[in-house]
Amino acid sequence: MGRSPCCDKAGLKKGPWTPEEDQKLLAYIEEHGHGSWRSLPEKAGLQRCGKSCRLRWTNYLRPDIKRGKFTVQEEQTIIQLHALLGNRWSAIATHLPKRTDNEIKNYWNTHLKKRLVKMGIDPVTHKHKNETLSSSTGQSKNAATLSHMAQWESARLEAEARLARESKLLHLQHYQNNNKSAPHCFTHKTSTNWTKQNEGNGDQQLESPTSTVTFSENLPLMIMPLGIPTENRNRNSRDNNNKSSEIPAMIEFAVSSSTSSDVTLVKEHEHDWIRQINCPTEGIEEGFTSLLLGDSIGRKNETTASSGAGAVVVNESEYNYYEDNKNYWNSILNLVDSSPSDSPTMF
DNA sequence: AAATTTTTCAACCGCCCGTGA
DNA sequence: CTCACGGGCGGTTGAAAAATT
Repeated sequence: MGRSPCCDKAGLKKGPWTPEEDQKLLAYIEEHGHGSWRSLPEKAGLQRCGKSCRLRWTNYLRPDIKRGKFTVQEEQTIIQLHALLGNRWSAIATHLPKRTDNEIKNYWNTHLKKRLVKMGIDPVTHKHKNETLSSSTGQSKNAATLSHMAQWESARLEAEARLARESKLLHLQHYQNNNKSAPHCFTHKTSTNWTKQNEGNGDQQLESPTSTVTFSENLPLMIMPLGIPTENRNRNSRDNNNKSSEIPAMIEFAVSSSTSSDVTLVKEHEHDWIRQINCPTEGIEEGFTSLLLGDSIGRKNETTASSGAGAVVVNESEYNYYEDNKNYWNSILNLVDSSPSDSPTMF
């Protein structure tokens, strides 16, 4: 079916916004809320399409936006979440509340991606170049284990993100019930995706990442990197967010996993490992920072990244794939464990 | 100081999904 | 069930700014 363009292009302005236009948009939304974006430009006296207005608002004019340089902490968060979620910028943005997905995407493309490449890490898979050399050894199984865990943590992470957004939605409904207009921060991006997630049997339905688990004869368990687009992966986060039909597949996998000796082994290992990373460990972040954020000194000397979850060897002459990867995912999962909201336990 | 190249990032584009008529 | 609409998302573009020659 053909789709009409979002706006009649004739006579509509494009390109950079002027301060006057910003002022008009701001004033209108402050007084009326954005309502229907399609009809907003006319009401607000703007020669723009609704989409353009929405973009300007969500990426620039919203009052709850933090601008300026990204902190090291934010950089870490982005890298770690990208390793888990891939290019799902909106999902990543839910963990950086004052940053927009567009800003994060730009920052990734212009700064972080290059930095990883420089360090010999594939920004898509978050794996070191050397990894492919060890693919036929037992190390790949360990890597798969870690990736498998990352997969599960990804599901948990998304559930957290959704809970956070649902919470915002509740705020919004609260305002609407009281015939108040909601603050601006509640009027964007939260309005459509979450409303029906908990319908039906009343169970909390968890967002699931598209399962990319595949089996091969040689490897009992192989996880395809989240960052790599495949036919099985949907195009964007919405696809993952909203297709609850994918969740049973995930659960099914979990159930069948428990009956498979190979995977049971994996899961036992996994629990041990998770217990290990749940212990308070100092220095993981520091280790991660030196590993990923360009601390060249950290790569020259053997560095103990953490006292508990395994030291990472970053000696250039003796690169240890397994330990390095373990620390990498350790750091990612550590981030998830320390995420601000009280998350539902998946295991 | 001027010209050229590179980087940054705001904005656009096209696609997709949910919703409701 | 079909279709149109509204809106969200990720990829891409291109003008402006910064860096380099």
